[in-house]
Amino acid sequence: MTTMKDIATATGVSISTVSLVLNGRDAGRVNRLTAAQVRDTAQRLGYISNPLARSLRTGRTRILGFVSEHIATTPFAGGIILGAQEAAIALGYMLLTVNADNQRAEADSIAMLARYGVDGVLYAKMSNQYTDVPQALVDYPLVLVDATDKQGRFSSIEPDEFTIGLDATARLIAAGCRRIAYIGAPDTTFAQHGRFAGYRQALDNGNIQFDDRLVVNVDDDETALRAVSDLFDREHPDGFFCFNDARAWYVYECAARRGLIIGKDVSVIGVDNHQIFAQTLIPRLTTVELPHYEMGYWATMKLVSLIEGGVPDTLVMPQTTTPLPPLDATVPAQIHCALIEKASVRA
Amino acid sequence: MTTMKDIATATGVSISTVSLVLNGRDAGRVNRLTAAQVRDTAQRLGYISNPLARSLRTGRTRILGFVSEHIATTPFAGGIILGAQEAAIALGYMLLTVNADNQRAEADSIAMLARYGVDGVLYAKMSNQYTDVPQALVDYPLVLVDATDKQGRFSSIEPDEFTIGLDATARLIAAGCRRIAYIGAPDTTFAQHGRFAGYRQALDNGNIQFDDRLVVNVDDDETALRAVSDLFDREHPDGFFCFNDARAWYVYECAARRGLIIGKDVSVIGVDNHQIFAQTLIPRLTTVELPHYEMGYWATMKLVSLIEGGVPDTLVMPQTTTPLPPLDATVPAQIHCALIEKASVRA
DNA sequence: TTGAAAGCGCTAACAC
DNA sequence: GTGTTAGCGCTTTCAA
Repeated sequence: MTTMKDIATATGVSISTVSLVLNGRDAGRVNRLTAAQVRDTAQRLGYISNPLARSLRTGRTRILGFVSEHIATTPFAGGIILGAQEAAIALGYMLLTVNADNQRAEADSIAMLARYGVDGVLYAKMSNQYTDVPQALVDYPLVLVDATDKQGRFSSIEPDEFTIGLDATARLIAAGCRRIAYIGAPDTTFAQHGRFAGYRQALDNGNIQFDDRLVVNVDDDETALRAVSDLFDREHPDGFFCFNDARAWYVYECAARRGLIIGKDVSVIGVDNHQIFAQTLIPRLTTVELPHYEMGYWATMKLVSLIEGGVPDTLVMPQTTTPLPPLDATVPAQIHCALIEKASVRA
Repeated sequence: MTTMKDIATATGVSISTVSLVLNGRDAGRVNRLTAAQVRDTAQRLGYISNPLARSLRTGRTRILGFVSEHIATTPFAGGIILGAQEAAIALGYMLLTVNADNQRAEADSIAMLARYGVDGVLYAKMSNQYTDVPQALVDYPLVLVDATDKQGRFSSIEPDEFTIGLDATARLIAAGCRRIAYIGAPDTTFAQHGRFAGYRQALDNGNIQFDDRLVVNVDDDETALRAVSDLFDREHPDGFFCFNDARAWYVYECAARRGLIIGKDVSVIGVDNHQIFAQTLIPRLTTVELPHYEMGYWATMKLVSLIEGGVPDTLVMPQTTTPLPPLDATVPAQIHCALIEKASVRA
């Protein structure tokens, strides 16, 4: 393993000079030629810096903790991690992903982060909800991902639930639907409020009278299928906005049993919470993909800017979503979902 | 932050003594009383060891790299990570999960692992397949997860594909099925061979004549639905073994369109590769859950034993799978899938 | 049974 | 412009 010492002796300069050069702090302090030579031998010797040694000295580790329940058991957390990881790497940080499935795991994980001296923490939930940040984390720079701080102390990056409902419903209207059902979740579900409000707003915008007989808010269990089935036969909707993929599934099944083709006889838009539809290649459902990758990316940039006081503007979030295809009830598509940032009260 | 120095001064001993005690290397070298005092102050001062400093000194980091494509974009990788993480923590290691979605990401990730000086590497694939281990990794202690080393140089932990096919088919037979279809994948798919062989063996065992008209090996695209549909109408199978969840979906859809109830009119067992069925609460499919958690756990123990030369026997893999419920065509269930370990040739 | 001292690779204050 | 020096927190000889 090549160290700065090796480079120093090989080049015939001191270690400090090497350190200065290799950290890019040589502007006007080190001779241009010397600097070039140092960089040259570093290259030649295949030097890679030792972040442990640096951290020991500086007290900063350039490691970010990623704390998440269901980190691993649910698929969609993955997109967040991926985005966070890529942003972290782009900014010269590492991501230490730890599990917080339960109280004990969370405590263990947080202890681990403390041992490794992370510079900041991303705290992610498996779906947007009011969240209590563990006491052991409140002293770290911290950003919530897909969650809202109950006490408003920390910033968070979340999907724009209202816009999700608005866009999806508007799209159904634009596709010619007039009797649009809302298959929602219980009121205790955080995202339900925003999405439902968006749904109603879109109806208003489209001059369609809201009809509460077209709304069912179902739990994710056996009763759901019956409720959706009843709605089907009672109201004969021509379009469905589904709170998530599990609910879209019920619509899918009901339609199949009635010989109806989705995307032809009825239009269905579901929020693809678990990315199930994206993975099974069901070709007929229109889905709203939650911008997990972008959430992770943005949250990480936010966190690093908290830590360092600003990140370079040159770092823009890569576009991973495709532009909207033309509107047509028979054409499935993915809808890009917007993000919002809630600033922390104390920020 | 409390350091060993703090403890030393507070107790009135030297740092070396503190180090000895706190690392449990004080048997017969340090006075029992002194040792107790040291432990006491450590406790009182809330000492947590600094792994960075230790690593700098020892040259070993107790960090394991977890390299995976689709680390984040597919759900089922999650189970592996979770298992690996818990095993790692139990053994006093950290897991550094990095992404290898593409060549560039993989190269970057591996460079990252090198910088952080990982003690070993887990190399995981998104589904069992012949795999080339990147040249940059061959010098690390390394274990493959859900993958087979093309050159037989490394050990691997994989699902027992043959047993999956055998058990699932045997179960269908035990449930009374006689015309059992095999909805498989193209021959290029690694797991296809073992599962198909298991299917045939189970038929043999049950004295059922193999009939190749009951077999379709489909790609995961639009043609698949038609192929399954044809099979349905042509052969009228009473049972289905599906290579994975995507294929089970096609059967599910075909059945729905024919008014057939799964678990009543036809029996379907699918390998729940993407854990889709586990998550959508479809109540009627029997699934074979791939033991992702166990794979991750076992692979990590294997890796650590490679690094350290043996792990304590006391560390057993936690049981996460439920025992088999009684056989009955109308009762959905999960089947526990066995693991196998392929020893490396050079081991 | 204990302590002094060297050093892992690096940074940063300060001298020259 | 460049080098000297003192550590970051820890482990590990070696001497006492």
